[in-house]
Amino acid sequence: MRQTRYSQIYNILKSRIQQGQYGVDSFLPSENVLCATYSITRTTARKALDELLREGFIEKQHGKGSRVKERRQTLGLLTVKGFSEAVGENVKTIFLQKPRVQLWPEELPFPASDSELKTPCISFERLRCVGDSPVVMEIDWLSGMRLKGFENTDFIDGSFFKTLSQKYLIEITGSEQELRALNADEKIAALLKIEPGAPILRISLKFSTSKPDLHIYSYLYCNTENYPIGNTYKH
Amino acid sequence: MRQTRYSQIYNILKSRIQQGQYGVDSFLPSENVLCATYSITRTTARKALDELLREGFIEKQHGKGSRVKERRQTLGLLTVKGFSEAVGENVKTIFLQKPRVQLWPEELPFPASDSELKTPCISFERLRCVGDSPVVMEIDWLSGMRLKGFENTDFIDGSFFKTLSQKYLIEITGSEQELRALNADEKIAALLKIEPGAPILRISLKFSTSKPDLHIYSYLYCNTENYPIGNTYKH
DNA sequence: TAGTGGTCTAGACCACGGT
DNA sequence: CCGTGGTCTAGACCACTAG
Repeated sequence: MRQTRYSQIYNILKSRIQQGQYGVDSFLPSENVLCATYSITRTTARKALDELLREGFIEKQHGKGSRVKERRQTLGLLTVKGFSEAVGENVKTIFLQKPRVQLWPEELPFPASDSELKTPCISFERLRCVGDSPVVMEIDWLSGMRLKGFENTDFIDGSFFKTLSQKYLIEITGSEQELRALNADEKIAALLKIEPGAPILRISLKFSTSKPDLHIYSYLYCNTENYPIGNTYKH
Repeated sequence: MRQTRYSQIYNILKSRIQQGQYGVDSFLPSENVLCATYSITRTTARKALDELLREGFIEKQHGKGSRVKERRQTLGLLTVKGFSEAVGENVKTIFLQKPRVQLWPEELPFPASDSELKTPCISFERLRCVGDSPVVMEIDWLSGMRLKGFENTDFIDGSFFKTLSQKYLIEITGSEQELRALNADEKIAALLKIEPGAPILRISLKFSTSKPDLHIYSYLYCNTENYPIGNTYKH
């Protein structure tokens, strides 16, 4: 068996969640039903569910079942405080540059592998606003080779990660980040509507994905004046 | 049974690791030995070990065993890049204010509970340097009530978390943080040897611990010019 | 009361590491 | 070769949820 039984079950359930066959807030089949359906024991079924639990796809409720959760986008990474609270209400994303093929920039937030640099580069820029206030300017780079047709894809709910997950079945598996406090240069200051030289936070990011050798590189330029960057980490 | 069997085993193993009975790089008893020792099945033994694995106390090696790891101090939280690499070599910690009992400050990084505020407050300040360069100024507050004799305790290897873990058997179980880019005020600028008004990163932190209602509140003022703050997150 | 997830037992076979 | 951890089976009892 090249793949373990529990990860087969895990993959089946995950893709059904991603494709909406098990919608948000609905319940997965109970453990006993999974056992019968796939001819496995509860140990195996539970191990598959444990994976989904750890990755935030479901939550379990004793005596009730396994409920599909709204997929978290950032896997414990930084999120802008106020964004999540305001989601669907007051938050806007403006594309400064739609995804397009271009050359890799001279400097990325983190070094890319040689094999990545040999492929075309896709890049896009977005401005995130709360109400009318621009709060974060984001630049992203990734290897376009590994995502057919990505340049012409619309983002699901405006979310890049959601698009990756649902259209390409790619999950974020890790990240590296680096934080720096800088003075805003002219361009950033204009975009974020602040004084040139005002203190901003630059977050450099490198995401690893479930697709080997596909990484996402980002710079986030954040005006933390009214919307500080927040993060919660739990055991 | 008020406690599950696997968490009993987990606690036994954890405290032995913390007390050095199982030293770093040594192997825990094998799963079969644990089964015999505690009259449990492998399922239960493995569940206990899984917890230790998840929390970074051990790493498993197929065909060899469970090896005790150097305990990570920050649980995926922010760490200063360069600090860890330079540890024991070029890094210094200077106490600006040794731990002492005082009143709670008017404003904490995050709101504390009423029951915490009714207890005495312990606070201390440290300056972290790489070579001769001050890089981070840190202020910490916590409820002294729950840590007898802490004011007069020396830090193990200069590490607060290590002291908590080894002297008080308290683990960090989670954290909240908030990031802001600020201009350095006079005091901070003087301590970090930078120009007043230079951009600095302020990290506000609230740690939760394995001791109920014991939290640690911190401000970190970071000069990110030469030592940006880094963080890695893996699945 | 029936169904759910949480825990635990007592086995089994396999793949990996070192002798 | 033997001991290790990785996977899996087939059962059992319990605590929680809801009709």
